[in-house]
Amino acid sequence: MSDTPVEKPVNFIRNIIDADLAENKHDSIHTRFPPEPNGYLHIGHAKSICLNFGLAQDYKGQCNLRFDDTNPTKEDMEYVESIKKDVQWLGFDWSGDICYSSNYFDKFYQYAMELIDKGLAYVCFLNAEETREYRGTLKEAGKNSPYRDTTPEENRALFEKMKAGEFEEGKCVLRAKIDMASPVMCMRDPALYRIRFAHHHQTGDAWCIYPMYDFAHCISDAIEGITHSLCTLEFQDNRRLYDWFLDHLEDFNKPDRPHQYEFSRLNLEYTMMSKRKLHQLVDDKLVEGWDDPRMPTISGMRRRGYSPASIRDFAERVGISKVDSMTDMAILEAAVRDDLNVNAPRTMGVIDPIKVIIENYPENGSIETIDAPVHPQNESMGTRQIHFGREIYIDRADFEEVKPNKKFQRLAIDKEVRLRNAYIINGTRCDKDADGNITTIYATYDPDTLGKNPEDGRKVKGVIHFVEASKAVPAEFRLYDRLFTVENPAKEDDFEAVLNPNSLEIKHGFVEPALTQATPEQGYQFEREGYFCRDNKADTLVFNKTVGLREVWNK
RNA sequence: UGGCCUGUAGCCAAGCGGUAAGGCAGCGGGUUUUGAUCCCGUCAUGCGAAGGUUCGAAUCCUUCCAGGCCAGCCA
Repeated sequence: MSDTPVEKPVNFIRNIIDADLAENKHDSIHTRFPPEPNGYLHIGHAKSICLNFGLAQDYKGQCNLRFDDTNPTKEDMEYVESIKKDVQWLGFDWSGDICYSSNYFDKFYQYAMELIDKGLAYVCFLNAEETREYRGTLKEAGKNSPYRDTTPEENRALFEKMKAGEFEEGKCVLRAKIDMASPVMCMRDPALYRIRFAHHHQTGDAWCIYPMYDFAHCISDAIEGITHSLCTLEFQDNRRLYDWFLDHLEDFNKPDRPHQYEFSRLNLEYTMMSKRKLHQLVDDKLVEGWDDPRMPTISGMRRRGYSPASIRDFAERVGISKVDSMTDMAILEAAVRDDLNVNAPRTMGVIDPIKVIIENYPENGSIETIDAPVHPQNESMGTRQIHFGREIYIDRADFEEVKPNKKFQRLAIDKEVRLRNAYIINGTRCDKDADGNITTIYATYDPDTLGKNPEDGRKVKGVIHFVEASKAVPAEFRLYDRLFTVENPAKEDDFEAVLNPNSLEIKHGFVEPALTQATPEQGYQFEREGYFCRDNKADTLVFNKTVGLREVWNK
């Protein structure tokens, strides 16, 4: 091992941090991951988690986990628990205690008062529709609210009444007084506070006014001493407001205050990252739940068999930039395969079984035990015991009655094949049912080919996997395909119409006996089939297919 | 002539005036008891387009084209 740290790929945010540190703008960096607890985290959040926590690690700084909980009508404790679990599972730890924007509700209120006193905020009684009309359009300036010139004294009293619950929901809002003609829409006197008589998962019924994102976020960052506030591209306009609030609040208008930088969110082919739409899939029961292995959620990917390391590696491979991009699924799959290829124990599972009777094997019911490597490229992983006998199962796809072409490397009548970790067999004949489906295959084996090639020098090209019949353990296999049939389902008017009807295929087959001990999240390679892990919910033996092996030969 | 942002290979992405990194995918070959892995080789006379500045431009300037985001009392 060398002690030079692994070089992380450069990106524009690292360049900014390097420059800030070089100028002594900050002594060290402090980032934050600020999810709203209104749904489960997905692979797009994982990108942000890896960025924020990863930066803190690499620069020996800090990273907070902060729940951005300013809208009690959409949030729930179920989500805060799942988010904590997912962040830890990904391998990250937050600095200090978990933060909540709601921790700062008192302070937000005081800062709102400061703006009111400075004549920079006012209570507006325009209703939602009127507010929209007054806002103008992208090309036309808005017009001032009739409540815009209320005195600070009156606004102070009005805002106190709002807090005291003396106005009904929707009656009024607190607004910043900025510029109704600004070309940046969010600067046209944005709302700071709205009235919501809603129970909050952290503050209970203490408040009936709740701050808006733009007001709360920058102040939360400033309070926590965040240096680099990283968010996605759609917040680029909001940066104007972010800076405006910090400019006008005495506590924060200082050189070392936080700055917001935006990077592009992750888009992955054949799936989507919209929390609202993922919510809909769950609510409409089109998937099993947030942790359905077909979902791009962290909990779904965990159940599917993705390791934390593979997700971190994926985040590193796609990088950070400001380009609105669509990432190829192959990059994700390559990341898991690279991890599992090194770390997954090898085993054999027959997904679509068909029985093979070895005609020249003793009929006395004896079976033999063979030591097979757990990993052919890594002896230190040891060996496991497999079995061989007169009756075995192979996969239906590994037999053709008549060898179809020269390239065919599997079993056929009068064609030899190597049984992985065991003997060479030769197909002799097969039984069929009335419909012509093959029911049993008969073969002979060469007893002198265990662990070695035939002495007579003949070459046997193909290798197929098998499980000895009497020791085989029944198992269910769940094979997954992309959730959607189109590259960018989020663009569809009705994304549910474009769901892949074949995204889940269930098969019943057999595995090696040792797999009854398999635990969820331990990835296995079923040789020649792909990577699987035991399902973390099923009571019986169920294996979820994480990803297949690369297959270049039939493309 | 509303504002902001972005265009480098099929996909992701470095590059910041000195002559196009890397990964994924692809292609060709070698090893192999997984059609896997591994190994070797190959893959942009070109950086959205056109002009210009310069000894020299993906990098600077001008114009144009394409795409994304913004009109929640959501985040």
